[in-house]
Amino acid sequence: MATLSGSRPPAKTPRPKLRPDDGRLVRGRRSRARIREAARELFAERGFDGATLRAIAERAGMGASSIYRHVRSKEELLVAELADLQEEAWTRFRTEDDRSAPTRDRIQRFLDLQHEVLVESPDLTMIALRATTHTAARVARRVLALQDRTIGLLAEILQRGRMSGELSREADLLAAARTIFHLTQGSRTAWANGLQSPEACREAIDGGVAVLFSGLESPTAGH
Amino acid sequence: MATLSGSRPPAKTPRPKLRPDDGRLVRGRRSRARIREAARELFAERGFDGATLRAIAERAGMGASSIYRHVRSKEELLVAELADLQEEAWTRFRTEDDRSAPTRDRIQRFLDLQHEVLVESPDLTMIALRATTHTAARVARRVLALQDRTIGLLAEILQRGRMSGELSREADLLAAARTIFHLTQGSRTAWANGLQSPEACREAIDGGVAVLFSGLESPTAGH
DNA sequence: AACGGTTTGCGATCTTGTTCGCCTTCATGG
DNA sequence: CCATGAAGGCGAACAAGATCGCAAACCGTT
Repeated sequence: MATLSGSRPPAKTPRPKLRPDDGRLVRGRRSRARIREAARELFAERGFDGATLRAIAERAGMGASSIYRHVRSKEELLVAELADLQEEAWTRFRTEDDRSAPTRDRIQRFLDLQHEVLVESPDLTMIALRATTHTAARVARRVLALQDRTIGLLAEILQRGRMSGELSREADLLAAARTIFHLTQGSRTAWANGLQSPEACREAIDGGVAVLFSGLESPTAGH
Repeated sequence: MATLSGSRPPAKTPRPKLRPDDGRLVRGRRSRARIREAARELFAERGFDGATLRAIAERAGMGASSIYRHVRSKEELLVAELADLQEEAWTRFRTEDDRSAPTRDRIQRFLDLQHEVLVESPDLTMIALRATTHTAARVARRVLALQDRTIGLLAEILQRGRMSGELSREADLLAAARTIFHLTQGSRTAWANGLQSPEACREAIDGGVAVLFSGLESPTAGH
């Protein structure tokens, strides 16, 4: 269920025996929850850039600087959000996925779910993308990890298609998965900038996937 | 040669006859040039985020606020930079392009040039990408326009490939061009975050393009 | 030469994410 | 039962992009 900040494995380096949660940290956990709730609400109401940290803090019932006891940056709040949504989309896909269906359909379904989830808040996609442009930041790595996970799932689907003989044996499936993912990401950018309706965005993605499946080269041209 | 801010066509709407450049604006033009030079230098020295507006202003010999007489945001300075580089890459391509060469090679060459130009400053790609996440900003539109231009050029190349019979007649070439472009953009993000060498990035792009050309579907499977 | 309008420049100020130093709370251990 | 030390909180302050109102420079016109 992906905890907020870095998870805390019991041992890693000669850590001097981290004190177990003795109940004193309950207050802190509650604060974190309040912060996340306030952030989610305000992001929805005013968008990421419109949601001031001071406003979030106020709604969470604390001073602005206190937030930084629980979160290392404003973006981290949103990335936590995104991670949750992704998780939701993935589990939904896994539960209703028919592994024997045609690969094309499975990919389609995966992208549909992804789209459905992300289309509700342009901010999420956009700010996550923005986060990857702060090359020094921790959040950038986190977002890229999420992307890799998505790409991995796509590759998995394609892999099965190869095994069933639907897909060519020579094709580089990882490259294909990456291509599909980046295509979705890029198409959504145009949509989030108000240049496209969500449907047009979806169609752009589908178009790209279609070409990728059937290939550009003329079947007659003998390579 | 793409002027800095919005170009000034002599007439567009019932503009009350904009006074012609009477030489009074020379000072301004010189200032603009100084700003752009200072910005270019400082971006190269310290990167986009490291280059303070106040520092740029100082090097350009003026106060920080004065910059905003010539530029509407810091990002605009960088986008101007990017536009110039793109223009350079494109003209270089056009001059040395052999329109009768195999489509695959022409695409390859185009991407090579693009890569060569962009690989020198990770900042350019990154900040341009970041700009597209500020959905209200003018620069976002500008960057998206540049992207469209690139996609258009790719589509043009593909178009010729179809006419010569190399490429399938049914394939959606615009979708393909978009896919290629977004693939490059996405791959470069990983590189700019230090997760990949420039070569690995280039290979990732090539891999994606290869799959796109040959297609995923097994040739035996009869659609 | 005086006027009017426009471009350019400047310092003060605002905004907002983030850091800093200090204080309070509180379970633990001597 | 008090010292310890970590977790949480706070207001002040900082950094940097951006805005504002006012002043100077400048040009064509009267």
